[in-house]
Amino acid sequence: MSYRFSKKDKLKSKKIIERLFNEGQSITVFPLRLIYLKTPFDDNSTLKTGVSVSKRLHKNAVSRNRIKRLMREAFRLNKPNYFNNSSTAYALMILYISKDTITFEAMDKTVKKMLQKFLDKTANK
RNA sequence: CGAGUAAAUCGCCUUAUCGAUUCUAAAUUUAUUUAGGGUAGGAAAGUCCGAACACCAAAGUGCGAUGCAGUGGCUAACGGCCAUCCACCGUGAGGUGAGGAAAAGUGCAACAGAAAGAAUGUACAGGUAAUGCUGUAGUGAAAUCAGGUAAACUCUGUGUGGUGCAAUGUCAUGUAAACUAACGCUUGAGGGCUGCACGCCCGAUGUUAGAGGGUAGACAGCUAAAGUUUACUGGUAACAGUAAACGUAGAUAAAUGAUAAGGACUCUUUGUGAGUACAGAAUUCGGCUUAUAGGUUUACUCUAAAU
RNA sequence: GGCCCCAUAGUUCAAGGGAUAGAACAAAAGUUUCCUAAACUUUAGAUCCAGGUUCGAGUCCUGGUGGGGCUA
Repeated sequence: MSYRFSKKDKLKSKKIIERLFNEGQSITVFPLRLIYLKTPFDDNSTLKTGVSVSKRLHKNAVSRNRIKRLMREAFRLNKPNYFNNSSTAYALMILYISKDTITFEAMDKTVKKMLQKFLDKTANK
């Protein structure tokens, strides 16, 4: 798995997203929350990820966009270290649940922490 | 020099590394790789007007509803823009103005006041044959005059059919031309998303309702456009015409980014400091309105001083 | 994205352009009670914001802010 994060690595299907929110499990590492669900995909990819920021917490489109970009970037740079040899398919959704803005440094740290927690939890099963 | 007025314009830059999206070309493979190019604004915002475009089988008439309002022009169109008259504000450069009609009709005017459109009255003065006949005072935002008020109804002129790209068309997936009820088959059930009426059109493998099944995806629409810049000509101007050059985002849980270094500018408690506005395309244009750190340019006005 | 609607005390609602914006519940203080509740008396509290029209705007007009609904 590489540092790339292209169209097919993004979570797009409305159907899966709906199932994800209804049935998925979550891990919270403030100010992020990860929702995940074990599910197969039609195109045989093992991981699809989406990011989201609530319009209620961030009314301004510029700051909303910025947070989403930071989340995507941090996930992109860290994902090879955690998902390199995973065989089961997961759908992930990362939510930002704080009202404040954030720097890339803090985002990077939080994403690392969150993914480690995710690995621990899923490996135990 | 200082204080202003009007208009125009910019609104962080460079390099490196790692990415996103899209177009073109080539290669293999039929979804990837390689190379090259494009990739946020002046408001992309609010959705307040006007259009293009699409559908409503035709898109028609009347009533209703509603927008606009000195005069003339510009424009595809407009509630926009330009010019100009008038009124008000400012010493001035300039600014602001929903600025048609009260002699068609209906309504409204708290408190005060004799009296608010019905009629008449206090004090003083003047005047008459006589009388609120006249003036002043007094009340009030407004006081007798063809009164005021139309961002009250209304009238006049003029414009508007409705719905909006989640429009609309094609394909894929899935099944069910199934089931129940009502109505109806040319003597017409019902429908055509419109406030109402008329007219018109569709209509039998029919329509409506109930209960239920499937999809929530792809492609087209989608970006070359009433286009931008420069020069010349016409016009006071908005703008129009001609010529040349340019070829200018197209995503869909939604790309246009992240990090590092250097520079620029501003503030400053002078330090290896802090900060760099408002803000993110969603069918596309023309406007309006609102938000906006700071900088630059042009024209003009006023005050003081000097000449 | 598009199309609509609403905004008045802490809450739910009133108010033909005209006095000091009204009512109920809630709140606070007091009376009563050994204390609480109930009851009674009293008090405080609001027109989302900024302009305009008007002699005078909660009401009419314009712009903004916030909240809600519909739409394959």
